[in-house]
Amino acid sequence: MRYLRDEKFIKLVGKRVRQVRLMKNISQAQLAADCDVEISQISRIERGVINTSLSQINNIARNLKVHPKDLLDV
Amino acid sequence: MRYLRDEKFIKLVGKRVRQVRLMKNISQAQLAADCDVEISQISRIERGVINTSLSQINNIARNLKVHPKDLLDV
DNA sequence: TCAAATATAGGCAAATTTGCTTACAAATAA
DNA sequence: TTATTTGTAAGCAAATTTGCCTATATTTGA
Repeated sequence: MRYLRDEKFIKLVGKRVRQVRLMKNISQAQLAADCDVEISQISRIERGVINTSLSQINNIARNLKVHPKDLLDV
Repeated sequence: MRYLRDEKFIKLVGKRVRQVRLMKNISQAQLAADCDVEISQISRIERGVINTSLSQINNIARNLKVHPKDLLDV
């Protein structure tokens, strides 16, 4: 199968998530708790090792108190 | 497992994708061809039945000639 | 009306994400 | 230095997405 994975893009989004999180002075652990997801998942997303979903982006955005589109502003 | 799926959000994004596609006067078949994905996949995304990935959103955005964040402008 | 174009639906296998866990590395603070 | 916090890494099972396919419904145009 030819699964679509845009390495460049998912890495950019990961960096953007991290950037916003740090701007808000929140640890990965805190964000993970707020989002009710595993910290390892936050880590994977920020490092761009996974091609995460719309729902995860929305979940993270909500808990970072930004609009989901702001996390795609890369 | 407690897989995160935000029905409301993915349906909104689906509607937004459709809206942009129709604004550009493109059929699902055309968009699918441009994106090199299955038409059934475009259909599933627009109807909000799947919680698609960042890469898919970027792929679709690129081929609709909009910024990926515009597809999350819901 | 009829044909053609467009969109929806669903099944199956393969690939991936996610939750859960444990372990370790790296940075920070005392 | 030592302890604490923070972040990275990896493996496994379950759930989901995706590609591929076929079939059907719905809309549009002649």
